Amino acid sequence: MRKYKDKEILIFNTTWELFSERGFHDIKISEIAKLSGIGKGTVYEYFNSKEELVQEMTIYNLEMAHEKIISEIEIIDSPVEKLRVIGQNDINRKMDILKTLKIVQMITDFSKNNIKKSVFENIGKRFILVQEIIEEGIRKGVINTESSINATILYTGTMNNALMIDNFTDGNAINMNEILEYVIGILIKKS
Amino acid sequence: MRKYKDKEILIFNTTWELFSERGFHDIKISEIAKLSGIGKGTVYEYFNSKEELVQEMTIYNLEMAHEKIISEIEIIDSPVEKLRVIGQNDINRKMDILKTLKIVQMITDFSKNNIKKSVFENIGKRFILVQEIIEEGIRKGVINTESSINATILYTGTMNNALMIDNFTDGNAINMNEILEYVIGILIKKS
Amino acid sequence: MRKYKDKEILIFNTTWELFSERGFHDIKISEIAKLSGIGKGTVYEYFNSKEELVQEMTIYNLEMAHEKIISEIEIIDSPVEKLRVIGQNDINRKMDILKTLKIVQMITDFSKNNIKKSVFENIGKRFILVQEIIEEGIRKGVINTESSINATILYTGTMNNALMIDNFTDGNAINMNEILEYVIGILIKKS
Amino acid sequence: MRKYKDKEILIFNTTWELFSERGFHDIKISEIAKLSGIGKGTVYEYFNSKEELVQEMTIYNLEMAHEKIISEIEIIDSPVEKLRVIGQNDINRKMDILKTLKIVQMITDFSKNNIKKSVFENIGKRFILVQEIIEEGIRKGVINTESSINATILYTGTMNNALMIDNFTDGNAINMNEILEYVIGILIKKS
DNA sequence: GATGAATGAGACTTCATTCAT
DNA sequence: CATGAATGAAGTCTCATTCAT
Repeated sequence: MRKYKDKEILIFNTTWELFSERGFHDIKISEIAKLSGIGKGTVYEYFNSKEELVQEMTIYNLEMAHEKIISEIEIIDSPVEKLRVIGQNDINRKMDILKTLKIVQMITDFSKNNIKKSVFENIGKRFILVQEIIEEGIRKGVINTESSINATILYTGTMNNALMIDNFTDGNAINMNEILEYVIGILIKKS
Repeated sequence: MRKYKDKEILIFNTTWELFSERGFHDIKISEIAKLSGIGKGTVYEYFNSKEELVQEMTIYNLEMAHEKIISEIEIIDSPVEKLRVIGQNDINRKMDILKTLKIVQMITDFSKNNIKKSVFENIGKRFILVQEIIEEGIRKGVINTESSINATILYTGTMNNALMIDNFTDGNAINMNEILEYVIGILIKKS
Repeated sequence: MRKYKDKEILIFNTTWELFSERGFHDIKISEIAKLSGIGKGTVYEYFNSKEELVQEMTIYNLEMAHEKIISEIEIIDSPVEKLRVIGQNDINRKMDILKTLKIVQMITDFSKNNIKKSVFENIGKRFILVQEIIEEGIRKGVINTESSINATILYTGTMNNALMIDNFTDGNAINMNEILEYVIGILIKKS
Repeated sequence: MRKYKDKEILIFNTTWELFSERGFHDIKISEIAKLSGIGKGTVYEYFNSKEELVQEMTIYNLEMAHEKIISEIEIIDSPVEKLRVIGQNDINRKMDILKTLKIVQMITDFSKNNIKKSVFENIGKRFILVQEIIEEGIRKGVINTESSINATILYTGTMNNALMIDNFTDGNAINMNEILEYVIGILIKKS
């Protein structure tokens, strides 16, 4: 994880905020600059283009979120509890997850080939983290599944889907915590 | 489902094709027109704006896909088999599903409030279809789950997630049929 | 005055109505057609272009108004009374006069050289009519002015100006009849 | 009168020039920019729309013309001489007056309600100035008229009308100075 | 004659990016 | 380093006009 300058982080945060309600093309550099309290030209001192800014911001956010999760679960022993903490984290950071999903969706539109490998790598990291925990659970005999990769797809897919539906329905249709326990319940070994 | 004119369908199809590789803002009306073999102004004879065109196209595609699924499963008796057919359909129409996910993501960016209710309704239809099948399965004792809504989120989330990962990894990481059976296996009653 | 076909007159009337509230570029042929209850193409059966339509309409209206005035004053003997009738006519047909002024202004924008000489001729007719009445008044000794042309400019300019101001101020600032008498009073011989 | 930036005035002047021969819809922003020696986008740095530009330009020109007149007549004592100076000014600035009349006519087409109150206010200013001079003349006993408002309509209407006819006839039909003296002659007290 | 679907030239406007200060 | 005035490429949308039926 490279060292980020203060102004870079300032710009990341502003941009990230704007993504809550709008998409890539509806966010203007001039707006990012104004909201950041800096000049338009200054943004270009730190990033070569709008596209690069968004990619860097995405990487930054993915890295930060990953480090936070890592630090939270490294003190936990139980693999199941680890999954629960990751899930709780998703629920608490709901909007961040959704924004990330949106941005990832969007970034792939820029044209698959130009995207920094780092974006993909960072997206992958989270998947691998869950998969490793599930494999740990299998080894420890607390998680029961034929395939760790399938279980990972199931876990991450269900959680993301739930977050999206929750957002679509303005939080009226779904009990996120219940969903989390539902998925964990499925992964837990049953004789 | 309203009656669509030939030209509308022509425009829908061209636009849909273009979405394979690009996003809303990277598709030009002039391009849609040229590829459709019609004049730019003609597009505006049928749709008041680019945004309306995309929304109408989305509704059309969701409706068509839904009707196709409905006709395929109505001759099937077993709820589990119905889910299997729906899943197979997703796998076969992989790119269409991904495009739909992308467009829905995008459409919500236009600003949630301006989106035609029909778009939301049509997105919901598929969810409800799966949920009803699951409930049928529960009644018939072939599906075992505490909550039909949770199971629906799990089924659709897992499948969509798998399709996305499959696409990200250019089909090298995942066996879609295996995933489908994996999810169905989870839903099937086990004593 | 050429013979106008029924449909031409129909189109003239619709177009004329639309000019009440809008200008040349804000009136669409499609709108004229729809309001006339005919097809868009039909308009082009009678006029080669929008510009020609407006020119023809202007000529038609100027001709009609002129004939009406002529028939009204030819039975009057007194030149002063003739001016009074012309003025009253202007006041009663206020909006028509204003529309004519607007259209004439506009028509000259099309590019002075393309305007049908007939438009100018017809505009001129009214001026000449007033001038002739004034000259008649001078001969009869009831109108006192050194120059009939100057008096005509004064009469027509004052009346048009009053109508415009009346319209600008939504009829709250001016008593049109008083103005008319005021101008006539000035023209009338005073020893 | 707000402070105008240099670029604004540059744009005003170019636009004003173009209005000599053409109307609102026939003048392109790109043309204004090119003739001004600036970029198209720059125009939009100073004005939000073409319509706003024209309105601002109109206000600017009316303000400038008014200030010029004010400064010219404030050193004059005689009301009649003031009217003469105003009239001479109109004659000398003939094309500007005609352009103003044209633009005002046009602006009211945009839709009466959207026009900046300032446009109307500035149009009114000139009328009021003339009216005040006439009232001054009445008080001083050098102008004889029953109604200052009617006299103002007469003065401004006659002058504007004369300018228009002069322009229509390419200066061949009218002696502007004679007209001015003619109107002034009418206003001057006669025992 | 009548129609209206189709057309495409063309105008406004936006906004990422540059660069002189 | 920071700035923001200036730019112009590019895209949406309009509407007069055409022409096959």
